[in-house]
Amino acid sequence: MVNESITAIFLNFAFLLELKGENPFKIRAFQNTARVLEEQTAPVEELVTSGAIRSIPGIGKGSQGIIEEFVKTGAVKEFDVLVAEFPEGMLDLQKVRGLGPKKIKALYEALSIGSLAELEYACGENRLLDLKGFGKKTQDNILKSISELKLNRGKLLLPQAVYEASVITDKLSKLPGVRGVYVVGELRRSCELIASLDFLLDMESEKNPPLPHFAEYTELPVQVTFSHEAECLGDEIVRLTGTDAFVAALPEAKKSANEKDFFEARKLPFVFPEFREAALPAKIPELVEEKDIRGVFHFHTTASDGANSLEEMLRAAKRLGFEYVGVSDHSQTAIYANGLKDANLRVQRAEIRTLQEKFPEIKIFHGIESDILADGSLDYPEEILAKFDFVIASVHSQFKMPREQMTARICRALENPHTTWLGHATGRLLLGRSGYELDMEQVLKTAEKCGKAIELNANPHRLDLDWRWLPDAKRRGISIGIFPDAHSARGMEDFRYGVKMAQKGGLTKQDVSNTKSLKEMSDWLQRSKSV
DNA sequence: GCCGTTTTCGGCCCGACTGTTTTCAGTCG
Repeated sequence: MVNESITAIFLNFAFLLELKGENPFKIRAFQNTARVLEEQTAPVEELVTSGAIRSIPGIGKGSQGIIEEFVKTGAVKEFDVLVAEFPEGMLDLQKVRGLGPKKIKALYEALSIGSLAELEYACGENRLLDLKGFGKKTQDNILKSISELKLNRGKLLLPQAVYEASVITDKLSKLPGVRGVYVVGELRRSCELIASLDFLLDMESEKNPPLPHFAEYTELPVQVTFSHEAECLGDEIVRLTGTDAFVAALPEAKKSANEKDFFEARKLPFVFPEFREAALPAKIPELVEEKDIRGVFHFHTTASDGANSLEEMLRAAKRLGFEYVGVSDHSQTAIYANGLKDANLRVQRAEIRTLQEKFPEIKIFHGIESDILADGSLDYPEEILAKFDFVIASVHSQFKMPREQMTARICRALENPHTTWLGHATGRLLLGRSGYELDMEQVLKTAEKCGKAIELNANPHRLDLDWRWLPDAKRRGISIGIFPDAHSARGMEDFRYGVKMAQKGGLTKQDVSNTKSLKEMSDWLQRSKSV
């Protein structure tokens, strides 16, 4: 997480320099440094101590100094001085959709707006209307975005919450008299957004130690419960893990010292915390697990907008024990992501042939993440589409279509015989933007009718399809692909978040496309192409 | 600030979309 902290410093540094009207190329250099740091698989401490930091393209002397200072002292003086020149809430303004540095600069200089609250107030007073470059629509959009931000205030994405909880767990476990620390609540259930961190402490005696000052480690509220009776620890863990609906529907039984006994006492199999969002169904499904995943299909390489080469991605896949992978870079219309033209595809195909010999233990499928164009067609002519082993069809542009039009667009893509999976079905970015307007039921119906599969995008920013739709998809027999949408070797591991969501949605191994054996997968891809 | 050289200075990234405009600036992916 130190990587994330230093990345954020460079981005904010660039932002504040832009507000000051500094050299745009210096600004871009800092943004570039942030991007490069984001792509590093190794922790920055390691890069600094090993000296590797000196040979990373894009990171020069200046950035190096800043990074080293941060690793050594945990802060960057020059940055802190810069931050102090602006109102405290200045950085928050970046979160408002439609506001970039230029507009924020205008708001700050003309109206002294330096926080979300001030911005909201100024909108309420119609004070933005007179500003050059602003109008009624901009003001309305700002207000809308601020109200969304308020809704999400104080929530964290799953990975960051996991990290902060691990730091706190470490602190708690060192307190006197603590026998064990248990993470409970929504984090234990792996909810996609976390609003509070909950812990249960197993204590040796009745005496409770003073708790650490949590604000140092997290901005989330922290709830700590002490348990003094070891013989009913299992009951406590289950109760605090929740949900209330799940717990309330369980039969009564004798007290249990651990969770395993708790379920045994009720003649139940162990229920994954992820699957405790509601009362247990009569028939408890055997949920899919990480070890069932035999390969992944959605990831990008340096050929489009990925940070690592195909070879590096394959090495990551090998480390994860995958039997097959499907590379899917962006298609030609995705200019911003350096989408692949026909000539690039041929190069990639040749590269795959070479690498396949080098990595005989992993079967490489060649596919594409094809943009779904505005009219619902895919991004290549028929003869090119026919060459892919698989196609993930995703919407990447024109998010603001009316609901009916967007639904028709996506359904048309599902009806295309070349489509294998529908990618990130709603386009949402958690804590960022809500998905496009869509009739999901109609989309699922169409997928069922056309025998198409749907992706559960496991990138923790997306987790899309939302797990709440999974039972419906399962009922319709729609195969779900749990894919990382990785843009770096490190990102390959994100498939794990997808597995957690699949568990929340009650999916079994059979419901998930990429639990198939290599043989089954090859056959299935062949068959699905001929539908 | 970074890079790369025809090595110490000059160049550094694209296109669609939106909402403002009346010809374009800013944002975003």
